[in-house]
Amino acid sequence: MGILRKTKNLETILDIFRQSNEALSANLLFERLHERMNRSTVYRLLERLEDDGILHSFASMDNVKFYALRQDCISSGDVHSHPHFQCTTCNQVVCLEQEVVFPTLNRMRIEEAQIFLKGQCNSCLSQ
Amino acid sequence: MGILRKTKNLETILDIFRQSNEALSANLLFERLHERMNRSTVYRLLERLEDDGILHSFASMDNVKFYALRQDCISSGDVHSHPHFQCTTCNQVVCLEQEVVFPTLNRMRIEEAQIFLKGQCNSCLSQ
DNA sequence: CAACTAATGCGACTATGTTGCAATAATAAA
DNA sequence: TTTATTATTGCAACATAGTCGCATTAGTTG
Ligand SMILES: [Mn+2]
Ligand SMILES: [Mn+2]
Ligand SMILES: [Zn+2]
Ligand SMILES: [Zn+2]
Repeated sequence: MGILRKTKNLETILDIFRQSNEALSANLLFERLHERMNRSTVYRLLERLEDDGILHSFASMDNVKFYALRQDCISSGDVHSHPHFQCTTCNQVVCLEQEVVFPTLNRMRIEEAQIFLKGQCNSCLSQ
Repeated sequence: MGILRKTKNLETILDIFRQSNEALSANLLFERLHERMNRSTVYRLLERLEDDGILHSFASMDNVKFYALRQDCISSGDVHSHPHFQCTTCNQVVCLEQEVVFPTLNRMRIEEAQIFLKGQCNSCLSQ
């Protein structure tokens, strides 16, 4: 379906994503909202925002779904995908700019690609 | 810790991995065992086999942990990683041969990388 | 065989995410 | 503005993936 009504909850969640450019899981969002929004509502809003192409999602290495604002990247022909990065020190998850293009492989048709990187972010490295 | 005793359960699970070269989740394994092994035991054996470097693991796009036999690939210096692929038709998950090397990026230290691809496998394409 | 203790089964528990349903609140129509 | 319509919400119950404590079982060692 998608978003049909501009509710207070919707704006609250969008504001959180707009205020920092990190990726967030439903639980991280729930914490930032100081638990003032129902857990189901958080999950449902994330789903609707993704359906509408406002957010995109990916799985972290510990099997948690993260969401981030979708940058307008148009995929045409080959499968495009940008990597996601999680800092092992501060735990922040971010989208990386650099697009990766996957060529048509051997004997299989690639339709979707996900690259997840872990390591130390810039600010944690310089501490 | 790791494996200290060669039990029947251990051999059963290893046999399943050796008999086909696909990657399996704890639940898929549990099903193949016709539920004749305790669920906790399956999880614990997978963990121990990974600790011992016999299996390696990765997250699928739907947040499920998969395990597969570790091919002897020695990572030195840069971060090495091979992609994993899931067929959207038959759902099989496999390790892909082709290694991907991640160079030291911009302003962050990459320590671990995971590439997950989805699409149609060879045998499903030719049906 | 006996002693030691890793491994197992069981049940309870946690974490993440989903769903049905009645109440609420955006939005459209009057 | 008021009313009608229905998307959205909160709540509780559920689903699925995975973890943990503890008593029992079974490899391993001597
Ligand atoms: Mn992203
Ligand atoms: Mn692999
Ligand atoms: Zn950091
Ligand atoms: Zn297939």
